[in-house]
Amino acid sequence: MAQMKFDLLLEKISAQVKLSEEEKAFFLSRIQYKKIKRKQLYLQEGDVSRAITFVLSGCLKLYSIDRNGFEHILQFAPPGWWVGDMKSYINQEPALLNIDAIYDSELAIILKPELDDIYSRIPAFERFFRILAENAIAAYQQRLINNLSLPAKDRYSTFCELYPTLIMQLPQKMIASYIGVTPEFLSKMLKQQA
Amino acid sequence: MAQMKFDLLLEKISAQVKLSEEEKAFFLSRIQYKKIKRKQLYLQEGDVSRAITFVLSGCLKLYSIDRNGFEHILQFAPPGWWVGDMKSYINQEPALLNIDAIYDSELAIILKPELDDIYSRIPAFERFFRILAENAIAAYQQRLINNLSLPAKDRYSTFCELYPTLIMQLPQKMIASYIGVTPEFLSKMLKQQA
DNA sequence: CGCGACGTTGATTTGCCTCAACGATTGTGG
DNA sequence: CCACAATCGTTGAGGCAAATCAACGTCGCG
Repeated sequence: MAQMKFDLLLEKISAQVKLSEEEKAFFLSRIQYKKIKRKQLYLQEGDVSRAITFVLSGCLKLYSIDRNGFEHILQFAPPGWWVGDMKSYINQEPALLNIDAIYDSELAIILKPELDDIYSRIPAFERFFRILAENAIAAYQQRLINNLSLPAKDRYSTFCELYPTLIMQLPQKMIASYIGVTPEFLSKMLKQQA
Repeated sequence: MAQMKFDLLLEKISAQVKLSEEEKAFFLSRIQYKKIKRKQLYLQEGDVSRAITFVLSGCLKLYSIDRNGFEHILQFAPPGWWVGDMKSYINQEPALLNIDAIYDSELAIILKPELDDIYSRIPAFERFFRILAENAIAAYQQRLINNLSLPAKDRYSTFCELYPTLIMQLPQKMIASYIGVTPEFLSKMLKQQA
């Protein structure tokens, strides 16, 4: 098959489970493609998250807004990553989280009914998403430990080691939001560090 | 079949997926039973987590120890809950987390090779653990949001609403460790609250 | 060109921690 | 069954990490 927009997605899946050509074709027939622009809101707090999303290009962020209007970033989603408000997706209830695009992005979208159908037809997908979910748990466990036990300076270092590419591309204020400090404080921290 | 020690486990699984009697029997033949005493260490940092664990009775805690020797509790596991250091389990690498028993406890244990075997024989288990993992992600997302956006007082209230039973049973210092404050500070907080 | 987003810097405040001391309770070995 | 140690919660004095508020320079973009 010719090079096409979903290649990255198929590659990620094939890295974990084997799919026949028919299975791939069936899967592709059930997913959607979408472009969104920088700063465009993709999931809004209060709406129901009807799909799970894979980032083909660009970058999204998953975040909550607290009662004072401040953003707290839960996850960045560069190409090759999945995003979603899990609670909203699983229970099909209003989301507490928001998703928007940091840069112009291309997405692969799988609606919940479609994915549930895919699960029953192709067991390999059940396995793939189990593995994906387990890895996500491992990442969240680690992140939580860092937040509970490390001071801001060390949380920043950890972020740099874990996502060296993102450091270069993201505005500082977003990194501050991710590691859980104010932009002002991060700025002061970096200054005296050097 | 007569009432037996794994009933709670089968009940939890059956709530999500349907299993035939043979499948149940096969599953039971692959799991282990273990009792551990209060304060007994079950998984030690540095060891490889070879199994996933279900709590039948009692209560475990999953925690890390920081460089100053302080505990940070990631999760409590009362009866009906699963625990594990996911990263260590998935990659079969040394654990960064510890698990021990808060009370005398009974456990159902599934070794990784056994579970991998179960997955290939009974697809329903693949589904069950996918669902379980997805729910865990939802919980971790919520927890992280709380830690990033709420002050200690509100994190405590949230904990009370989420785990009313645990509040009664657990020493205050463990709740402090879970919500991410010192025992002294929690004590003062509760005093002036009333 | 002018506006809005971003990073910076300084002064001040505060939420939470540290250290230390003290009762109350629990549990344990003699 | 008592004595002693260990664990836990409490309280107070003092300190620090990080937040808040405000002002300013710079840049990229419409």
